[in-house]
Amino acid sequence: MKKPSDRTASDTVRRATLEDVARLAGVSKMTASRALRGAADVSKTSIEKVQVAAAHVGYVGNNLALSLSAQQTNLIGVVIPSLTNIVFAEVLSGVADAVEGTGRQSVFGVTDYDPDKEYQAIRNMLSWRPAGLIVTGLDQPDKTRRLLEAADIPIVQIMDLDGDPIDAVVGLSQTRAGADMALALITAGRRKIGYVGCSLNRDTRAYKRRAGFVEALDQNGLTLVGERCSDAPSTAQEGRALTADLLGQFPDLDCIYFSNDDMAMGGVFHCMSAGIQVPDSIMIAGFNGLDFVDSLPVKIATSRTQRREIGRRAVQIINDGVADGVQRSFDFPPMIDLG
Amino acid sequence: MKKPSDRTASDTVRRATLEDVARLAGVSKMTASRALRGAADVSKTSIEKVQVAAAHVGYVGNNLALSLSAQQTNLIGVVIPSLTNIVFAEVLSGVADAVEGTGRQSVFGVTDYDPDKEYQAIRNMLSWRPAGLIVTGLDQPDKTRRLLEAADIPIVQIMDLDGDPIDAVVGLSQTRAGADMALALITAGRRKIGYVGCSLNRDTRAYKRRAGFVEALDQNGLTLVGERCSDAPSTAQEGRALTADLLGQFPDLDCIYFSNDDMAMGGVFHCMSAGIQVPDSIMIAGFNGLDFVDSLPVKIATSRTQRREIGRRAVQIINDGVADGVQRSFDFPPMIDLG
DNA sequence: CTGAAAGCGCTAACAG
DNA sequence: CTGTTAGCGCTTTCAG
Repeated sequence: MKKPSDRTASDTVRRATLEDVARLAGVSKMTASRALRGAADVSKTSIEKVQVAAAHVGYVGNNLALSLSAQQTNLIGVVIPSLTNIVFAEVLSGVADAVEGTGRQSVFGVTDYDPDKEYQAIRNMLSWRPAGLIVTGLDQPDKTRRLLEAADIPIVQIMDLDGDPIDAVVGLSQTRAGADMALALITAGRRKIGYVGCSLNRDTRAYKRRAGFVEALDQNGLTLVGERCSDAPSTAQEGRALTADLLGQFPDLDCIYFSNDDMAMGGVFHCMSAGIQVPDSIMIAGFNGLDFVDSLPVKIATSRTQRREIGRRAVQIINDGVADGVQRSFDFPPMIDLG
Repeated sequence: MKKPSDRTASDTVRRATLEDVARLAGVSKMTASRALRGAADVSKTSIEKVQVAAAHVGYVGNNLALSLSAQQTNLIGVVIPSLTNIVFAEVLSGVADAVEGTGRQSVFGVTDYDPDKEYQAIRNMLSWRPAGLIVTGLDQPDKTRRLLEAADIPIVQIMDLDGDPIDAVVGLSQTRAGADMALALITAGRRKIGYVGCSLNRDTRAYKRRAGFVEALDQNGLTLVGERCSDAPSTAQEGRALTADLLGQFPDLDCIYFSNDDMAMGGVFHCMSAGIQVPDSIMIAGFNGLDFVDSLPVKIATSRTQRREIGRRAVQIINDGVADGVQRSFDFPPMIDLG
């Protein structure tokens, strides 16, 4: 174990501070600080000396001290329910895009669709004093909502539009998305329609899509012939199993609406294995418009959502600040593609 | 604009500090601090008063001040090349698992397989003084490597084992994984083997798998009959297109090794559309063992990697600290499944 | 059981 | 152009 007195310039026991750099360069902390930040009014010689010194000790600034001093951080917090759902990964990707080059940095928290974890995640984020927060959905419990309202930073709720926003919103009406798909399928001549979904009790957006879908059916004198739901995370596996089960009971369905594309993929695989023609004997409809949809050997319907764009716009809103009169609500309606 | 003097307890112009809470509770900052942290030796009355005050103003501690003061953070940095590749999302998922309940928090950075962005991401992370860093791969450029070596915190390199580690490593030999798959396919009787991959110039792990694969073929007197590679990100779409192209030139291939399962999925879809029997006339082999592989209507080969487990173990290593003599290298070899 | 003082590393504001 | 002072919000001493 090295003692402090053993330290040398290239030592790594303790990260070099600005003071170390300054001393080595033979200037004051302030001059070093200014030189490193490229401020005007610093002599060429000082800049040079400081840069050499900084490089020599491998100086990396301390953002904790910087942010504490500046009373603000460059952090943008993003709270999403899941990472294994590629949709949210793509939202993050859009966030990363938009953040690039702005000097801001994004920080993520995952909730697993658990309101308690969501509360904790948001609290954690807030304790780092981010410049803004992006959270998924509009249905936070009161406790969480109060926390967000008291935060005094821009809050952007994404992926949903049905509800009462805290501050800004970027997303789509999930209810309408479900309804629109129902209408499209009815228009395409389908009448014996089933539903397959996962974790509707936790995923309020999937729940809203189903609700919108069912209501639109109702308005057209139809009802769901049958449905299968489970609490498992949505995967192709689960979609396949539930589809097999549903079709076992209702073999004459001519259409199934799935809670998303992953589930729908499983449905497609079941049909292919069982020799059921898609879409001739049965139409498969998913949600999101994920990449693989276009390369499937059969055509399925889907609602193409603008996930990256939503992430990008959310960041923009935060970067633009809270100027009055600026639009705080953005609709990115999905485009329906029947395949 | 409110002036400071307008502030009330429930005001949100400026987040409440410990001092605000203390004043409201009629105790000193220290007593408030101790009460909030559940320290021993605080009177019941004080605890109560402080908690009420904290709740009243919606107090959220300031982690910047806390960490600066404590000279350490609860942060674990994770630097990955991509989020839209579900594999890394699953690694993060494992990280999140392992972090849960430890009081630590994970922070992610994404590099897009770009060494410059990787350097920046790591520097950014380091400026927050994390307790440890998890980075992907063993092939960082010298500059980045020096940065990591000087950081004086546990560094865990994940997903690869072929190379010279900086500190700790958790992963698998990509070269060996490729070789093992080659041997398995040869053993299964395949001889006319092709390859389809994406972004091998950036994804060094995919590159290593291909290299190991080719070398194993060579040792068995075989060579790749043909291959198709592109610089695009790996998707089912891309896999499908490249497969179509490759089979156009070499229709008599009896096997294709893909850079990963996503690409392989595209290959499967092409074969199904083109009426090519899988695996009878052609075997399809991917990598990772993603969920959907098991629900595909045809059987494909894959190497099942232990992604979550790798993420978990990486966190463990950091949490366990740098005790001497502790194992710093962990092999999680994938299991080959021929379908 | 409680409080006052000092300091974490940095920068804004003010002097030279 | 350069340096000094003060302070960001918290905790760790050290005294009561």
